[in-house]
Amino acid sequence: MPQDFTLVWTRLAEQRRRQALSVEQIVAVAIRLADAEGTQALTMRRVATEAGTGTTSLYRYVTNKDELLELMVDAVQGEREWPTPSGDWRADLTVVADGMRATMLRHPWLATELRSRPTLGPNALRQADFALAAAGGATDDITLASALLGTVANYVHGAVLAELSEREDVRSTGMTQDEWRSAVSPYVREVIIDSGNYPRVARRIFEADDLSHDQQFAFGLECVLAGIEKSVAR
Amino acid sequence: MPQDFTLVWTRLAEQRRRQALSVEQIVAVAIRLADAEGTQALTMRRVATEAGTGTTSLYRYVTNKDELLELMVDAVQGEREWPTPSGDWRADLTVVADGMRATMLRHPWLATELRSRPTLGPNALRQADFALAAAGGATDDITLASALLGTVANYVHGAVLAELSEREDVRSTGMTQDEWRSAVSPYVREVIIDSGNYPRVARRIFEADDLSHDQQFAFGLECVLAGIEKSVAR
DNA sequence: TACTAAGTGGGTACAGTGTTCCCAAGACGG
DNA sequence: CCGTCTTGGGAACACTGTACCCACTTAGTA
Repeated sequence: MPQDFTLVWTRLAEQRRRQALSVEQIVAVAIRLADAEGTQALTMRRVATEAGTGTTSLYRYVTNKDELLELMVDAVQGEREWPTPSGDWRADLTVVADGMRATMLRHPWLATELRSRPTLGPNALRQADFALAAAGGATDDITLASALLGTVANYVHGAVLAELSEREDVRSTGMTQDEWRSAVSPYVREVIIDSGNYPRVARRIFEADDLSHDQQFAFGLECVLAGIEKSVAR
Repeated sequence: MPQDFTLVWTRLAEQRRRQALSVEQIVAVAIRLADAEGTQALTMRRVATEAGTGTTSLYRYVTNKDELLELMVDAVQGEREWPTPSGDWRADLTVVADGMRATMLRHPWLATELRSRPTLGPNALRQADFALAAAGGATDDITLASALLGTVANYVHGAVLAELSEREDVRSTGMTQDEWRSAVSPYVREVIIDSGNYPRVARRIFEADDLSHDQQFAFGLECVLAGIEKSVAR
């Protein structure tokens, strides 16, 4: 356990002698780069080049690549303005969920970079505060409120991850979903359909309609909220 | 769009001339390594050493590290035996959810490695078939069944990710959750509590009880299932 | 049985990665 | 105006995935 443990956020407040750059600039550059070209393009060298500085100079502003990512995560969560809670907890939690999803979709690297230990940055805290306010509309029991908020957050996280990794697959394989399906269809026909080993998978492939991601997300969120309503009404 | 596109699973069936190793052995070694030392220790060189072979020899069995991961994902999903669906869809979906969670907890790298395009390996297909059977107990509409299954899967994925990344944080920082809390408590006191900017976060920190991961997971799953029940009963 | 072709194991090498170590140059307090 | 501290940033290191190549073993054929 390191004794010289200092949080990023305290160090941010300290002002420094001179600055050719600022942490904010670096973070902004990194976000722009990751948005445009994905996580794999986010190297310290690329960030430095994009920021017009030397690679190792970045380490004057940021101790780690991990720390840079932590700053990026918080910065991005500050893009959204949260309204004052309406008091209708279902509507408020929907705002939270939609907002989280929108942010993660806008910054495709965010979902995979989210860690559990709550980011203690100002923006993440503001979001957490609004989310807790929304959940607080459903119950006064703060333990229950934070449990049900966790449920919503977990669902949103999982749903967005599924949505994003489909996108990511399209990018990495260079095939759209339909192209991929037709490419694997001979294998699918032989192994899944003709073998008869996976009857419901087969039926699913043939008969199920594809919901759009919006529909799938809304359906799942509706389930979660309905379940919460029931567990709160007790 | 590559024309020479061949699935891993077809290539696996082809038998080869001689084999000092087998794909199965390599995959098993890789899984053991990743389980024990985490994703960051999973390098081709380590796998090769552990398997007692040269690094580049692995590429005779596996075209990519990504492909190795895909094989690992499927292999791990074959550890669990699925029962025959009981017909009680709530119980069956609970079995699915608990099983997915248990597998992901046993292999901490799995959750972050899951991709959306369904793994077409035999084990993943068997799991999907059971899961669809479970969901099919709730409704005959296959589109609805697969939507609600997706909701469960998304929730489970998100919940386990939260659970795992907490563990991962403990490993990477070398501090337990409690140690970390007391380490950041001065900052928390100043920025969150005393500033008064985040009243519900403050209240949460002081008053909320910590649910165990089992409790949190069960609570969330209960919400999801209750919501599904309502959306199906319509 | 001898020869050829193909497939296998694996060393070397390369382009990149995050990060540490240094040093020169500039900014600040006295 | 000087000495000290802080910056910017180049060189270098340990490490990654993997393409290329070569010697060698095997399988099939003459």
